[in-house]
Amino acid sequence: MALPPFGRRVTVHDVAARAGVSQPTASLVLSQHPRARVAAATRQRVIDAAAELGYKPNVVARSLARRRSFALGVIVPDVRNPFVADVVMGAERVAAEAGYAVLLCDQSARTVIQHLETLRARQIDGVLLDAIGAASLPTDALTGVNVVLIDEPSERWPGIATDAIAAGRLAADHLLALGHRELAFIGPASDVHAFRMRERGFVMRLREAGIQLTSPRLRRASATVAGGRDAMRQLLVTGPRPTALFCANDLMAIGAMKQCLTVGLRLPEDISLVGCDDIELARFVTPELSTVSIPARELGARAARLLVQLIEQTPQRVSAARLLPVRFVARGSSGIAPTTGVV
Amino acid sequence: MALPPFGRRVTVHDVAARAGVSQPTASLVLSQHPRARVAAATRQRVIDAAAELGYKPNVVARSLARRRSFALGVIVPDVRNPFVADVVMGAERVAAEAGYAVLLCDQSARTVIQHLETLRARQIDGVLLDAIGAASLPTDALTGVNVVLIDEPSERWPGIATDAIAAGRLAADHLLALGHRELAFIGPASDVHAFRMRERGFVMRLREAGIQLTSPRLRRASATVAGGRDAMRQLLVTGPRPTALFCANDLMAIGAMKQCLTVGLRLPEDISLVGCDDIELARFVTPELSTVSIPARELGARAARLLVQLIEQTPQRVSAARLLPVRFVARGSSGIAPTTGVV
DNA sequence: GGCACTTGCCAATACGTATTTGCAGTATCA
DNA sequence: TGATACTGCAAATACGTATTGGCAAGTGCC
Repeated sequence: MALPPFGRRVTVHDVAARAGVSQPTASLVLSQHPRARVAAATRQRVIDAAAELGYKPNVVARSLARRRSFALGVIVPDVRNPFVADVVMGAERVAAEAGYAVLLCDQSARTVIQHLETLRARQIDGVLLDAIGAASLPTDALTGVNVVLIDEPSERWPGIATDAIAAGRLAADHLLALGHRELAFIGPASDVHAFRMRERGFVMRLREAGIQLTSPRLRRASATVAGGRDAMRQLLVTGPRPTALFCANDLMAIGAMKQCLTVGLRLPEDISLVGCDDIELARFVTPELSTVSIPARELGARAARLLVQLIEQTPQRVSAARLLPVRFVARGSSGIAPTTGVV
Repeated sequence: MALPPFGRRVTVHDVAARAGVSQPTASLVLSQHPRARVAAATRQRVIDAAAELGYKPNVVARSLARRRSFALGVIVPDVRNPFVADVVMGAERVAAEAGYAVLLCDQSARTVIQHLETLRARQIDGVLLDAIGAASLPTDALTGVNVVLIDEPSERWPGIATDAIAAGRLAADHLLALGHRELAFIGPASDVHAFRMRERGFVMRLREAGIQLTSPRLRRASATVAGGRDAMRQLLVTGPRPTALFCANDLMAIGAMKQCLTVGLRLPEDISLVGCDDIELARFVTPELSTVSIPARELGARAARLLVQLIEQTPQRVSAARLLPVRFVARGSSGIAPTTGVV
């Protein structure tokens, strides 16, 4: 019973000594090389010794030797956005399942480039980039790194995205079907693909219906509740009020809703509102928010799974679908267009 | 110009070679030991060489040699809770500032014990444990680890907490001042200290006012919006309806509010509602949520700062305060008690 | 000019695991 | 029975950085 000194962690050397083999042999057994040529009896002795000593491999040493860290970086614009948090959560579950740790990188803490530098210094195995504008994609900083883009389709890097065009079209379909003709859109100023496409799908569908969205009815603000409120405030004081509004995400929609209620507009009688994402809270505001449901957790999970496949060179099996479908959820914030002026 | 082969990262050896010194000397200069005895000229040569080659230290190798990883684990119950996300964000900023990476560990992905195991295997320098019940504190798994508890005061481990008793008392003060006598509380079933103390402060203050909270008016559910809604539904069907309600966090309060509005109660005329946390959304529901403001980001930031101090053995300077103050924010969800039955 | 002392650097080693190579010993076959 | 192939293991080395100990050269002192 040659237990290692108290307080020191058990290493392969300890295991090897106890099993009466050399360190490399112990390492061979414990690193699970299935093709390793080790006699069954020896293998068992090593395994037993490891179990008795409670051996846990030192991941840092392993990382150095293998030149990989078994960790993924997840770079997000803002964890405080519930949609983003959901993506992160989906990714973390899959990562943990596959034996990877998750390094959280919020863009509020550092720039993307800075995050990538520190991740690289840590021998990160791969990076998940969520909702980063194509223009701010640091091409150089990404060379030689396994990357999966979330919601930012690209020729150059693999990714998982949601059908953002469809999201915009669905919102438009819904509002058109309710008879709305005076429409508006609120979205962030960023060049994040998903947001741009939601807008494009919306605008396209309206154009098909013969409706042109003029610039005062296309407003930009930060992708937060406060941003939505501010944009709505602007919208309400410039020109004739639209009867329906589509917001690029639910947070903005909730902000816009708040502003409407504050100035005494009734939803959906005076104005209809549609969001996008279907965060949990969409069902808990009053009126409940009509929105386009985006599978956030699934998005994160798929992206992580794809990244792990890239890292481990696993032949791609099932998850060929790189464009997740979205669906419309009608709730109380949208209704039939007011007939004012028509009657 | 002896540049290292393409594709290989620049190491200290390369820098040393270029500067014409030995590897240890280069290492001595680059690891920033200020007391290192190196001639100024030599030091400069090394620094220049490093700059010219674009040397970035390999954190993994450094971690192995120094037996620390320059990374912090942050274990949270659920990132999707906006309050938690805010704590995480505060912690990440400070960590990044101090040169530490953040390993995000959500309890939905693995148990606390499992997370601690993998963190330990990664030679983590310290762990932030957020809102973990004292009972589920894995004493053994924490030995030999730098730990800072968030919102869970303990004799045994350092921590940063918010004044949860005060939070409960402030909510009670407010509702009592408005004339309410029929009160209720909704909180999670967990034994998380902050939640228990919010309840205790509330109950204590009511008792001082001669009001006893009976068990049907003390309801438990999960600490989510859906939980708040369900608890409220129960509350409304059992016994006479209270005129005011305090919820252990804003999410539950928003859920409760939703349920009230759904069954046609008016806020604050029929029932007053007070939450706790002051998440951003509290100002965007209708009516706006009266709540106790808890400095979430500050909480995370302080905790991270304390943890870094523990790790680096920095003499504790400023941040002696381990109990952050809270303050009440009156908004539209609470109002004067209805006079029904008194008149 | 010899002594003690300091300065500036390098050689050697450590951190814990993985991988490559090579050497015995045994089995296989002619 | 000798050559050949194979099996099972250990010796040596690598990964990139940090640290310790020691040696030479330089400084100050009497």
